[in-house]
Amino acid sequence: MVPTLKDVAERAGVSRSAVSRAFTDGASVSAKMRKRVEKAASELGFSPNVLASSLTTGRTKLIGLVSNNFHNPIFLEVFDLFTRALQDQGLRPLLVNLTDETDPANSVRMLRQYSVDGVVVASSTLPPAFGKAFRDAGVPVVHAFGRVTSAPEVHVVGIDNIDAGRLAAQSLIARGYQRVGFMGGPEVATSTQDRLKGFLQELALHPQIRASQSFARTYSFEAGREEMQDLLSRAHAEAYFCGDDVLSIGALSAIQDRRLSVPDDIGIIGLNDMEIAGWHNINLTTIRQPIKEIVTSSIELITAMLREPARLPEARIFACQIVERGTLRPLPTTAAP
Amino acid sequence: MVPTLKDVAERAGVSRSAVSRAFTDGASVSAKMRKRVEKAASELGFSPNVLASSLTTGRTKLIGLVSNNFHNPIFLEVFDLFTRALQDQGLRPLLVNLTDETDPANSVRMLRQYSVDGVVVASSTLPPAFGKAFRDAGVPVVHAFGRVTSAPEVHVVGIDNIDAGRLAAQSLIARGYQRVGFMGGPEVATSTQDRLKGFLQELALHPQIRASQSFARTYSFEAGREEMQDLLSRAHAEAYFCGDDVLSIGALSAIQDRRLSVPDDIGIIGLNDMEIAGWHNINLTTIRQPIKEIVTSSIELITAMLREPARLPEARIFACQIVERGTLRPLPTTAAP
DNA sequence: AGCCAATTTGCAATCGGTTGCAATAACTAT
DNA sequence: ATAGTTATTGCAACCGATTGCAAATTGGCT
Repeated sequence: MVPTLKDVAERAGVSRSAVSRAFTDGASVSAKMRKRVEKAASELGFSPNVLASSLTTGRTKLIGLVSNNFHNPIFLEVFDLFTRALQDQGLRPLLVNLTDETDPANSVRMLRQYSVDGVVVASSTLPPAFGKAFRDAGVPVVHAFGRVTSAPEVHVVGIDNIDAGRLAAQSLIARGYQRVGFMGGPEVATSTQDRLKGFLQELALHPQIRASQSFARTYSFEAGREEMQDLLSRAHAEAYFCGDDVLSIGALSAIQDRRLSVPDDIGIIGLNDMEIAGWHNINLTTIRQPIKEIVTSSIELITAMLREPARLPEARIFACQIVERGTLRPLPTTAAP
Repeated sequence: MVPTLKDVAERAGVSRSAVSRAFTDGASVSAKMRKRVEKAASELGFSPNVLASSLTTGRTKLIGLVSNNFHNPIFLEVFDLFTRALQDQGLRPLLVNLTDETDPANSVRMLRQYSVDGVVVASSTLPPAFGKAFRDAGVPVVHAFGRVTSAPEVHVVGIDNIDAGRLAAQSLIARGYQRVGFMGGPEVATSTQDRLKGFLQELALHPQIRASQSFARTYSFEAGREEMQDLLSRAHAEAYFCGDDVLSIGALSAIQDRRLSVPDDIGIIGLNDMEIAGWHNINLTTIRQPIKEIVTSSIELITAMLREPARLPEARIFACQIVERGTLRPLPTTAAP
């Protein structure tokens, strides 16, 4: 049905090797030959089968895009960016949904069956064991949105969560909140721990400020809402740093239900800056995670690994930035003289 | 590096065919042989290379998942469902992002290079030319969320948009709104046209009700917001059927800005029922598109096509259902006797 | 034990390409 | 012209699997 290299060779009256070479750039072919082959090829509508060639070249141009975050809207943006960036490099993403997968071995087998050239793990919650398993299987890996440490076992690109926690605390303090709270995601997640750590570190410099902490079940609207309902039924803080934007919006909904006003009665700052956070009826003040840069950088690393497989793991850390919107009261204006 | 069939054969002291057969079920192998091969294979950590076998079998188990909707949160849910459903069938999604792609030929070439077994187009806005191009290239296609017609050119599964428009109009009328509006997505989209058609059909049965119509630039929050701002600055209707949930939420934000109350001053009904629509601080009344069923059905069709490539194109239409929340006033209770 | 049929196994060709090597063609310089 | 290079081309083996066919094994039955 579909034309093969052999068909082209016959039609052009040349050897199969010639055709193959005409399609690989940098190969030894005369201009005349290339023209001739291209003519035959286009008449037949031929384009070489990447998978067949992968057998000899060892390159499939397939990149496993593995994630388990299919409920956080920011990941739609992430997938959009990743797929486009990969396509621009002539690579194709093989999407792997690891929701409820616990055994890295399964995923490794799966990806090896398709002999992907590399894997990018795009997840903030997938255990590092997955990344390591891929690496041990000899597959280049980069973990985007992973936990950055000073001695990474695989390439990691993301933000410094400790720093983000610190930034959140600073923002709250600068706006004059006296009792602040940390409402994190699941307590077991290292990202949660790191953010808490930074948050508390900063607060330690301001002993007059009271801090509290709590954790939502999951990174979801409902969990954020319930956690905030719980907090509101007890003595609550004046402002909260929430685990992420989704959690924040859940918290906001609980606050609105109580007829409390934001940011006057309670302030909220989120993390991620997903598109929805900017919607006017949400208008969430949040810490922006530079996803575009993280994606670009991840792709850079993965392509670098393709060229140079022995490259040592590296951590790339991006700074976060606070995005002022309406859920935190404004910075006090410095008094005029 | 990675063990091949040959390695296993040598270690087990059998022929390569024997190993191959041990891994394909239904093949002629004795239990003893299979045991022996499996032992060697597991010692070596071998698993067969799907891509290599695809050369002879003609099956890659790769399904192109093509879409251009990377900004509508409902598609994250769609991708989640599709990837899981495909995985359950032993198939792998090759994600193709067709944002800003206009030439079907490119996509066809791309997918042929990877010799995908089939393609599922998951998009409500991709022109039918793409689906047809894949079909003409001999690749099984199903267009999920496509336009269903009585004489489909490729398999289509989705909702009946005319029906949805009718349902929206009925809901509005049943709730006693006298002046209703259709605030559609881009006017050129056939889905928009169909929904409008159904909407007007129903209204034609109620001549006492006044209807107006307008269209947003795109299916986006901002477009919905701007369109509604525009409408509000003129004489506006009492209730609107918006093109989709995102547009609806944009419209809601414009309404809130004007300090008008929903649903007392203005009612809104959306379409899709994405997760966010149910968030308490959005609480959007909407028409639910049964995405789970659409996905399941699409997968069913694509696997059916793999078994029986000549199968005639079929349209599968799912009924929509209205999800009562807070942006439309309640149905009048029938008066007690 | 002997014969025939049914299973099981291995050989070798094949899928659609790539690539090292040797043969040929095209230049270059004398 | 001619020898010496250099650039092109084709042959044939190979990548990692599958599969038709024939050979070998097994088993059943007399």
